[in-house]
Amino acid sequence: MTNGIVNGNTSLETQFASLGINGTKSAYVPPHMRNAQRATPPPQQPAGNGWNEPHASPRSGFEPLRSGISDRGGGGGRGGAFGGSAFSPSRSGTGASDWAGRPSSAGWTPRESSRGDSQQRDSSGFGVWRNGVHVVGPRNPRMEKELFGDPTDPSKQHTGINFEKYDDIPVEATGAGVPDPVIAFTNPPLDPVLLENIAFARYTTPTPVQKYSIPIVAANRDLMACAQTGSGKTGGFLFPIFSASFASGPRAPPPETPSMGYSRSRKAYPTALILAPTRELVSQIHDEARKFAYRSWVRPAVVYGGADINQQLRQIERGCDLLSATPGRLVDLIERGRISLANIRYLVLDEADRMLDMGFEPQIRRIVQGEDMPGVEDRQTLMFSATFPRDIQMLARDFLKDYIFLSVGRVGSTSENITQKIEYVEDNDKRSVLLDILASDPPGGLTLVFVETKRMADTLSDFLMTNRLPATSIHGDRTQREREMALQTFRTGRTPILVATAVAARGLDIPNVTHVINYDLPSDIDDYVHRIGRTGRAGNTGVSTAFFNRGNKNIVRDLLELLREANQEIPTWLESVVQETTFGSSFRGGSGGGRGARGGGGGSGGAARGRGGNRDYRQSGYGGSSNYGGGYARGNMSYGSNPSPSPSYGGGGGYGGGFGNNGGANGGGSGWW
DNA sequence: AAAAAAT
Repeated sequence: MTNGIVNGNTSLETQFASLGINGTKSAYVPPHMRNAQRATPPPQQPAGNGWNEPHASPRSGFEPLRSGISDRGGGGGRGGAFGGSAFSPSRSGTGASDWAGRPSSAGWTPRESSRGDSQQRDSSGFGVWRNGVHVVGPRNPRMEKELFGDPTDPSKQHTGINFEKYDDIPVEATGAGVPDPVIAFTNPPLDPVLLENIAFARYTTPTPVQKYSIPIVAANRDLMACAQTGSGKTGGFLFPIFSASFASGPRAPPPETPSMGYSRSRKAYPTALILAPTRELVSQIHDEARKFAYRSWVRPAVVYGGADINQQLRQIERGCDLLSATPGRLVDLIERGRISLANIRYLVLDEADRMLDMGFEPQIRRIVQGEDMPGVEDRQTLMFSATFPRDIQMLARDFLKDYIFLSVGRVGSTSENITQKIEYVEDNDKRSVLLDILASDPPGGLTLVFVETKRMADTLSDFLMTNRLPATSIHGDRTQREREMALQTFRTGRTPILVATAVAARGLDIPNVTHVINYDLPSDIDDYVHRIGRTGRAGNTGVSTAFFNRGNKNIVRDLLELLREANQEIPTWLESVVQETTFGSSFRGGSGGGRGARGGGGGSGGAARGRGGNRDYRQSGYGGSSNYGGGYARGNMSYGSNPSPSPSYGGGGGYGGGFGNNGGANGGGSGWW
């Protein structure tokens, strides 16, 4: 209660408050569907339109939609799988009115002149790339309202961002030739169209990660960034990618696959690919992307499992330049021959550590290395990860070239934005303690309750509802629609209590979460960090409460370390548990070891906490035993002028060089050697 | 052990 609520309801403190899963979702009409009902004459593109023409034509503003119009126009439809990204065609046919209401737009010359047919479709809001020029679409008030919200709509406002705190977030950029950070959204280096969209979205000042990532990406450099979503990293990669795309247009498509002859390929050739671990996350990214693509030639698309694939196929056909995807569905679509990665110019791996935790590595490697994606030298790759454990370093080694390493201080825990409380609660007492806590929470905020199992999520939310508390739940066994609905009612405050499993632990940006309760503590400290990071976002403050009992010994050591690091109050009983654990039977490892078997054979391994976990391991000077040490020491990963590092992996060192300032050995369990 | 993710 100390600082749980900073600005009350008006404080939408997250950088990207719009999850897009909002009240408009079922009414959402995909951009390409709007006003697209009128048949339009075939494209008038001159034959010699250049390499970009085949790319641009299928979904440029005035072009006929190849498919999916009539069968989608019926209104209602399936209502989409979830989110604003679900493309549920709720508006039926005949959008003639839109054309009438279309504002005259400066700088836009409708193409009547070039097409000899005055029948236009309202393309306002969409631009095209034609003849090597970015033809920016006219403004579209209705679309603006949908994308950017009403200025009075609190769920889309970003005015509550606590910028003072933002400036306290430490950022460290290392590597060869780090460009100077920008201090504002300005024309060079950002494209003017993007700047307008940023303004529409009411983002006024770049966050620390954006200040660095914008010039880094603009300088065509690869990037490895340790940052979390609340740091504004979505904009951190979307801004520079959009900006560059606006300026340079689509990439030259590959020569048509021989077997296809002249038949029109139904394959999409996205220019940018963003991979993220959960459906909600890609949806969230996509909804941001839609904002910044406004009026441009870039058509964002999104694919993920659990939703109707045919619908997604149709969406892709209408344009797929910047694709946000979960790995499984993307692989599926690649196998079906509907998506080619041959045109990829930008690759983003978001929440990379999480994706590896979830066992996506084979699919990711297949997507990046086993398909037709351009090689590391021929694309720009940006990796984002909250931590930088060894397996992520391996990925960075394979996917990135001479990258710049960006470490953004944790917005939450270590910057003391979150008041962390640990309470000793036996399992049997958890329910009643929870009720007490909920009763004493100040109204107006959102409370996120984490449990370990899907079943517990159901049980607990039922229990809360039985006690007349407005709760709902989200977990992987619920249908996509239910997940969606749960998030929506939570966000809007209709059910200000959300019981969640790990599905909601990372990345999701839900504004105004004032309290995170770890009803069940995770066994991995990284999960803990991510969970509490759902509050205190974007520089604001939040409260976290964890129920601890003897079943949570496995995390106690890391937890204590984290609390110390974050200058949190540490209950004395917790210290004694640590003593017990360290010198008791479960003691393992020598010098300060006892990190335990947590690292296991694979998984997140020791995503080191604090300083250790997000350092540029290429740097010498973090001490011989510094993070992840030599395990796969990368010989001379080029600082200075060596442009082509010749890494020598596997050499020397050895894993277990300690985890950052944990100072201890990895202890058992890594099974590395 | 559990969770997430393609069907």
